[in-house]
Amino acid sequence: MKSKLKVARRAGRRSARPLATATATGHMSPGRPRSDAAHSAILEASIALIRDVGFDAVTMEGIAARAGVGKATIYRRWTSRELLVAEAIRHITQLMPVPDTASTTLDLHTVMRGTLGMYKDPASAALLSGLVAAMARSDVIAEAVRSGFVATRRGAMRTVLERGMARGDLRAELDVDLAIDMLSGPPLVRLLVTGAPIDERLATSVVDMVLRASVVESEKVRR
Amino acid sequence: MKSKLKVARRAGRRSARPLATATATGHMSPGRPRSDAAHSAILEASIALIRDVGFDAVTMEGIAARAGVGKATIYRRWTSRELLVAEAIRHITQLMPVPDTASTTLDLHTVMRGTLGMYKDPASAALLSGLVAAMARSDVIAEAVRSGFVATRRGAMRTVLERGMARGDLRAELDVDLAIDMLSGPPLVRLLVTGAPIDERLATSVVDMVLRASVVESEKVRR
DNA sequence: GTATTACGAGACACTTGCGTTTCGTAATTA
DNA sequence: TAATTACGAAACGCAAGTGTCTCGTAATAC
Repeated sequence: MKSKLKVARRAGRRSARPLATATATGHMSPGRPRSDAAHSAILEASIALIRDVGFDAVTMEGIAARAGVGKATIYRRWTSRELLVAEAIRHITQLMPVPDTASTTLDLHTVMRGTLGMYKDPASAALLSGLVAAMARSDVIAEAVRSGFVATRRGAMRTVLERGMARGDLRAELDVDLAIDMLSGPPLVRLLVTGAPIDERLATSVVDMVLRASVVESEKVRR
Repeated sequence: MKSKLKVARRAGRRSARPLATATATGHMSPGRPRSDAAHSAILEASIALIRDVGFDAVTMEGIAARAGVGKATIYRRWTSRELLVAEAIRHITQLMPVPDTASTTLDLHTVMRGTLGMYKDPASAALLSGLVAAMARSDVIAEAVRSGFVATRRGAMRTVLERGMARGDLRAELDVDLAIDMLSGPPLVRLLVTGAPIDERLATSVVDMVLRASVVESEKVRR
């Protein structure tokens, strides 16, 4: 893993497009430009360490070693571990596709299965609980996780639920935020508290419960 | 706080009933018996520190200082921070009253309000998130929290739900564990992830949602 | 009283991570 | 080519916590 990153960094460096030395006026400062390969390696090493040893055991020395860079290279870019980790989190946040079929039920199942897929993967699950721990310790990190990771996933659920309401599948008075909490709560409880299995069956039954509580009364007979 | 513990310890010591020196045969070992006041002070200091600085920042030196004892007194009793904290958690776990009115709805509201009362108190909330972080780091601690804290609260919910099912208020096929997850999930999501308010309204609407999904169909009209 | 164990306090050597600095080297501008 | 900046590696002094040990004192059994 460490060597893989190193290879990527070295390969990237040859075609590295300097960013940090570009000034506002467009011309370049003299001197060797900062390596964006090193930049990425540091961010990725941070994430890998949160996953492997937990946020509190992540040290600047550990990140440097894992990324294959000197500590000075890190301190040149970030003044604190907090800011570094916050950027690392933004770095891995990716967009989530929002399913759009004719069926609210199917859409919900799809978005739920996608989220639970992450919970089921041990590496991702470890990262998740590491992030939760980090959020409790730092407002900056909490904000980064909320505006990235969390917003993406909750946004997908929100879209599906609101579409269902517009369609008339779900009650007009449904509290969407609460519904999202009820969809995402049980997996979180199992991941962090009870250790109960997080599987396909959970996805199905959680969606089932939420739908049961959310459909308009007249639709209830279709169940 | 520190001084308060100290007073309690000193007062307790005068009438201390030695425990640790009592052997299996009933007679006492010679020498000064271990102070159970110091024992309690150490356990309580551990909990206070988890609450105040988070599990990972809890040190043996910090515990000793806060409890007003020497480090040797701690190491004489526990071989690791993990075991100490696990016992501290068992030490604070208390029984939870299970409401028993004629109404399943009211019982659920009561048990839910009791749980959320803890989430609302900043000190308790900090302790909760500290415990969650500790669980992720140590299996021994996870087991202690699950068999104490968690079992107590989930047990109360289970009793209420199963009584509701026996009464015919709730569907016979209701997945009780899932229902408990859905009751306890949203507060946990808000505490650890979104930071959204945890208030009376949440207790009401969560119970409302779960009941909506759990009542037998014929009862639905009574809503 | 004597022997024995625990007590709080703190010294101890050891380890780990901090953030800085100093190497020799590499990459870029002018 | 000369000037400048970044690079990885490693050493630096510093701070904090580890677990052990040694004080002088306190509390118990015999």
